Amino acid sequence: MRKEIKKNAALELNPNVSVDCVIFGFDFDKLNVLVINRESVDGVQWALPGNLIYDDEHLDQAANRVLAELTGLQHIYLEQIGAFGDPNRISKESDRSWLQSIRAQPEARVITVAYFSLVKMEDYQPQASSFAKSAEWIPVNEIRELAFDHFDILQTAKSRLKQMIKIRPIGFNLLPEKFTLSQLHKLYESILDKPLDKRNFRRKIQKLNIVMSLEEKQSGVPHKPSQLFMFDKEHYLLLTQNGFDNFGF
Amino acid sequence: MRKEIKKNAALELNPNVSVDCVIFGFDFDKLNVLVINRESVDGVQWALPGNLIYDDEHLDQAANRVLAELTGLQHIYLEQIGAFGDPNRISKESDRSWLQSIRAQPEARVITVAYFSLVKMEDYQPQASSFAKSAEWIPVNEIRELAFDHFDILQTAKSRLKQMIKIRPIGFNLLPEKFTLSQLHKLYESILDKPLDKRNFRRKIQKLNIVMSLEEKQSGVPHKPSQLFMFDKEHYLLLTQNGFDNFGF
DNA sequence: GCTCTTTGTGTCATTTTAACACTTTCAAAT
DNA sequence: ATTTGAAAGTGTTAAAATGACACAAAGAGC
Repeated sequence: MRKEIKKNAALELNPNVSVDCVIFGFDFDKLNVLVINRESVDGVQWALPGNLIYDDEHLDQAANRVLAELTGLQHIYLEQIGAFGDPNRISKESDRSWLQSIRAQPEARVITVAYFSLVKMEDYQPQASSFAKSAEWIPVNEIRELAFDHFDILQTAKSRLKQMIKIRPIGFNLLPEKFTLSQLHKLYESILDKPLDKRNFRRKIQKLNIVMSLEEKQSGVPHKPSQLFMFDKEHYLLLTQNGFDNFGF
Repeated sequence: MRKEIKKNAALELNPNVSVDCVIFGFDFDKLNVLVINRESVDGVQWALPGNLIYDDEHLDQAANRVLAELTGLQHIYLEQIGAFGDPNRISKESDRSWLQSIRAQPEARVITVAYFSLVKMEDYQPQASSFAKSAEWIPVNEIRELAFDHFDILQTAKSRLKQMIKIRPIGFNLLPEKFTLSQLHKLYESILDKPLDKRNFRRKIQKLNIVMSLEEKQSGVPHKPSQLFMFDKEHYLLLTQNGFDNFGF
């Protein structure tokens, strides 16, 4: 017995493959993640933005499209985390009933490919559309459960983020262009989930030459105003040319 | 227009998702990778062992099954590399004609999930079966092309291996239980693709306490016989409990 | 001008790193 | 028995990185 062979695959959703996006944002205090809301009988349940891919679409494109369709976020560099392939990953009862309402083949077996990204929260105000009823930033540490296997995906994304930040300066994506060293410090502590000595942190960052200080200070703060810095991409690229890939945190 | 909804999915190959395995082996001189052979009109072409998954199968299980079916290798810990999702990844002409001969739906769009593993070559003599005409170890550096996008997958696997070996002691999987420090040294040089100072390497490994020296030496070698060592798993686990994850190579 | 809050800074002892060359041991060949 | 070839094994030193630690400076608000 064979499945029917399709023509015009380009126009169709592939019922077996989806993408999900874990978008991290930083509010100068803690890590947040972008989730969408589905309304269910049991009340609110959050999910990562995700949906089926089209048959003629690259996975990476699909992730960008789906993210934009559900939350309005565009032009974000998404990096793949990996595929999640438990055959029962979507068969919790609460998930199944929801799938009935949005999928042509709600019973199909679906593997998903997860992506993650880091963005400056201020630059991206999520706007829910399509089947997302709302799209919001939620503190990562407050999340206890998500639809499908999205909680697992989130944990994997967090640990990938931890690894990654030791290797590449991705943290700067979470900050505005101009930032203070204290903000950067707090960010690293949030991601690595451990305290870092202030003076040692600052020394290391400055020694690496990956930030440049601006001729500009914070203003309007009720305390000593902080020097502002920018990420120094050129110096960073120089570093990598010599094989540098260890920030040593 | 919808695809036909299937019953008895459990019994069927899913035409849209495959798995591919990158199995590395070390012959005390260089890295090798396990490939299978397909015969084509243009002569031999190598491919990674891989095939479609079943609908009721976990991706990880599928990878183990497919690897065993094609090469006989079993009981190997496979770690996921990621998904490869270019919609044209299998549409080179030479690949298409081959797919005609082994797939029920040779035109279907297929994404693949790649896995990798490291094994002791001596413990695994590949035995080709199913549609694999042969299964062989080939030096990684001699590979110029592979079927489909398998060459890309291999490159990704190599760089993942490089990262991983800085974080976890996976290299020991490539060596026999008893090994010499020179073998370990050569292995690290092969994977990292750069020379490492002999004395500094030995000092670092011994300081980490992750090898224990045996009361046994090499014999029959036409030079000074080497001390034999074993991986010291207990000490390694102790290390990791304190959050250690940086071998510093 | 006092208070509150956060910024910003230096030293020192310890550990880690990188660079570097010669002697030892065995098997095989003579 | 001696020589040869080939890999094993070993230590020092200078430079750099790390971790631990405490107090003065700057601005806003009252």
